[in-house]
Parts: sequence; C-alpha cells; structure tokens
Amino acid sequence: MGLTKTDTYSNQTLDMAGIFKALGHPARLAILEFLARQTNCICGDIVSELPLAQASISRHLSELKEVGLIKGTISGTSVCYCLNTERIPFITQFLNQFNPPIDQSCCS
Amino acid sequence: MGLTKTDTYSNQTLDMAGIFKALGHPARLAILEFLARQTNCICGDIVSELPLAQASISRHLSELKEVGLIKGTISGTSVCYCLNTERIPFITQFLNQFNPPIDQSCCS
DNA sequence: CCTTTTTATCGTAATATTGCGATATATCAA
DNA sequence: TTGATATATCGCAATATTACGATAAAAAGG
Repeated sequence: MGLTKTDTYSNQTLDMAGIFKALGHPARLAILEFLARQTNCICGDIVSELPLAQASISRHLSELKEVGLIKGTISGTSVCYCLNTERIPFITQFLNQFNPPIDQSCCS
Repeated sequence: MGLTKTDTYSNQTLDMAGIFKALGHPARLAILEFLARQTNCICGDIVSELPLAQASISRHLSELKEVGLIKGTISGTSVCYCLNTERIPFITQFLNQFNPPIDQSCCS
C-alpha cells in the first residue's frame, strides 16, 4: 500500500515537476539553447552539437518532447525539431506564484 | 580523461540545470508552493506539511537552499524558511531565450 | 531488391537520487 | 546539568537516471 505520488501531489505539481526535471539536465538545456539560437527548425544533425552518443541525444530529445518542450516532425529520413515556444509562458506563469509579497523580515 | 561537464557546458547552463533539477521533484515543488501560500516566513513545521520523514524533508530543504530557491535562518531551536523571491526573475529571464521568433513552419 | 542515411529502441553497466531509521547537534527551559 | 524539541547528518537499501554500443526501423535513391 503506501501513498503514491498521485495521492500526495496535485496533478499540476506533478506535471510541472516533470517539466522542470526535463530542464534539469545540462545536455537537455544545451539542446534547447541550441534550438533557441536558430531562426528555423533544425532538421537533423543535433547529434553533432553535443559530445554525446547518438543514442543518448535521441533519448534526451524524446524526454524533451514528452513534456512538450520541443516539437518534432518527421521529414523524409530525418526529423525536424523546434522549440515549442507555447510552453514557456506556461512555465513562467507557474513560477510567478513564487514571487508573492512575502514578509521576509525574519529571514534577512 | 574524458570530458567533464564543466568542459562541455557553460557555467550558466550548469547553474540553471541545477536550479531546474531542484525544481524537478514534486516534494520540493510542494514545499515551495507551501511557502508561497504563506504571508510570512515559516519557522519550523514544514515536516507536517508532507507525508515524508523528517530526514527526507530536511534533505529537500537543503537542496532548495543550495540552489538559492529558499532562505533559512536559525531562530532559536527551529529554522525560519522563506522563498528567495529574488531567484524567480532570474529563472524567468533565462527562460525567455526559449521564446524567440522561430519559424516553426516545418514543425506545425 | 539492396544500400545508405537517419533516428529510435534495447540491453546493460555505472552513477545518482530518494527515502528512511538511527543518531548527532543545538537550543531552550527548568 | 538534564530533558525536551527541532533540525541536520550518516549509512544504507531501493529505485531512477544516464550513457553507450548494438541493433532495429523507416525512408530515399539507385
């Protein structure tokens, strides 16, 4: 028996934790930073951007896609990757709750 | 030999990944959400907020403090915890780079 | 069909994280 | 000093993540 995570935490908390976990690895962050530097989607050859094996990059990409941070569409024999920019305001909005008017007098 | 993470990724990427990793666990997110609901710092008794052992909560709190998401000051026999609200704009500003004008025509 | 190219998945070893009980530390009150 | 209370740290077991090579799958071009 014992409590599951779903019993304990709200769906929103679990979803957001999933997104942050995906952001919480330097390789995945580096992939996003690379995509952000482009003016177009990148069709293939993300592998050559990082010193990781192709299998590892593919895994990271699928984790990023799983939480909706990137989009990927098959284009012939390669895959086109883009940032899913819609996701960002969603995250920043969530983070805004941590910016409340708290009286921090006892902690400063 | 072999590349270290510091060789491969910028300090900013590593720092931000550390912050997101800290955010990427439902228990730690729940702690932050709890702190955000308060109008004051919380001196003690965060343990009773979550179904985790005291040792586990203490661990999570120290991880949050390590990346600067919360502040803690000793107050007698307990510890006062507050959100470190300064940190939030820092994160949202970083996330803004993922909101660029990308031509997503091939991915939509 | 066969070959090449690109990406995904599988199996597995190494490493990291999580959670807990036990214990240590520190402060306060008596 | 002793006892009670609050928090931190240690040691360890269970679990999750990461990375890689090998291999599979899917599409394009002969």
